Amino acid sequence: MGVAVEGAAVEGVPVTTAETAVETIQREMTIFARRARASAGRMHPELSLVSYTLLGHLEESGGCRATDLAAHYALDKSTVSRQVAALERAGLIERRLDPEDHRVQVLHLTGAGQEILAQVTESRRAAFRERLADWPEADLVRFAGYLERYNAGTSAGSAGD
Amino acid sequence: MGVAVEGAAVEGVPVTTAETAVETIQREMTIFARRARASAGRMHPELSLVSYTLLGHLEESGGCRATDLAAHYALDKSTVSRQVAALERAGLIERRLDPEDHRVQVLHLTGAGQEILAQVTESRRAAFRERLADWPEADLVRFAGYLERYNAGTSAGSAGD
DNA sequence: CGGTCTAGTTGTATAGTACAACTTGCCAGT
DNA sequence: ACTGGCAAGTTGTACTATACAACTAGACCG
Repeated sequence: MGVAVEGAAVEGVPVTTAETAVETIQREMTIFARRARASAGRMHPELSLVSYTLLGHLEESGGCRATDLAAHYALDKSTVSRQVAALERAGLIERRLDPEDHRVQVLHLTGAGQEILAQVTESRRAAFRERLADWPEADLVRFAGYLERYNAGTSAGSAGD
Repeated sequence: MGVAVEGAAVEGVPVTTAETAVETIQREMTIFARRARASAGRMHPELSLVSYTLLGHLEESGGCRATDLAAHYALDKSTVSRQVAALERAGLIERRLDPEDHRVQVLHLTGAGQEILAQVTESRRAAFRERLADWPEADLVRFAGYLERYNAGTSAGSAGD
C-alpha cells in the first residue's frame, strides 16, 4: 500500500496520521453501515432500501432487465426475480416482453412507481438536508467528492462492497 | 434548514452548489449502505457485521449486559439474546452472573473472542488501507473528520440511523 | 435439427430480525 | 412480610431478504 509506515507497528496499531485517519474512516463507515442496515427495512412503508435502489436504477436507466439489476447490485437473479415480482404486485413497475427476444422482460416504472420513488427520494433528501444543514458549503462539496471517490474504488473492501 | 436556496426549486432539483453536494452525499451514502448490506453477512466466516459490532462493543466497554447492547444498537432484546447465544456457543464470549442482581448477565469476551475480533478488525483494516492507499494524507484526515461529524449528527436520517 | 447458452421462475434453506408471551428476580408501598 | 409492578432474558412464532440449485422457455450456432 502507498501509505508510509514509519516504525514498527505493533499488531495493527496506527503509527502515522494517515493510519489514524484510515482507522477512523473504517470505524465510522462501520457505524454508518450498521445504522443503515438497521433502518434499511423501514425507510418507507412501501419501499425497502433494496427496492428503492432497484426503482432508482430503473428510473436512471429508463428500463432494464432483471438480469442487469442482479449483475449491477451483485444480487442473485432469484432474489431480483422475487423483488421484481413484489414491485409488480404493488403496481410500481411493469414488465414488457422484449419483441426481439422473448426470454427478456424489460422492466419499467409505472406512474405510481415514479410517484413513490419521488416521494421516497424527497423524504430522504430532506433527511440528509436536515442532517447537513449546518455544514459549510465547502465542506459539503469536499465530503461529497470524497464519498464519490471512495465508492468509485474497485470494490475490494469487505466493508464497502 | 440552513442551506440557502436561491430561486425556486422545481420538485427537489438542487439549485445551489450546496444542494448538489447534499444530493451527491445522499446518493453515495445510499450506495455505500447497499454495498455494506450486501457484504454484511459474509465479511468473515465466523462473524457477521452485527456480531462483529457486538464483540467490538464488548471489548470497548470491557463487558456489558445484553440489554445495553440492545439499547445501544436499537435491536430487540430477543435478537441480542440469540446473537449472544450464538457467540457463546462459538466460544467467543462468556456470561457472568452479576452477584448484585441475579437477573443480569454481564457479557465478556473470551480469549478466543478477542483473537477473532482482532483478526477481523485487522482484515477490515487491511481492506480499508488497500482501498485508501493512494489518497493523500490530508484528504484522509479530512474525510475521516467529515464521517465522524456526519455520524455524530442526531440520528434523524432514514439512511443513516 | 440438436446442443448449448441465456433469462427468468420456483423450491428449499438459512440468517437476522421483531413482537408477544413467558420466567425469574428485584424492589417499593402498604 | 406480602403483593403488585418493573426489569432482564428466553423462547415461540412469523416475516423478509437472501443464496443456491433445479427447472422451463426461448435463442442461437453448427
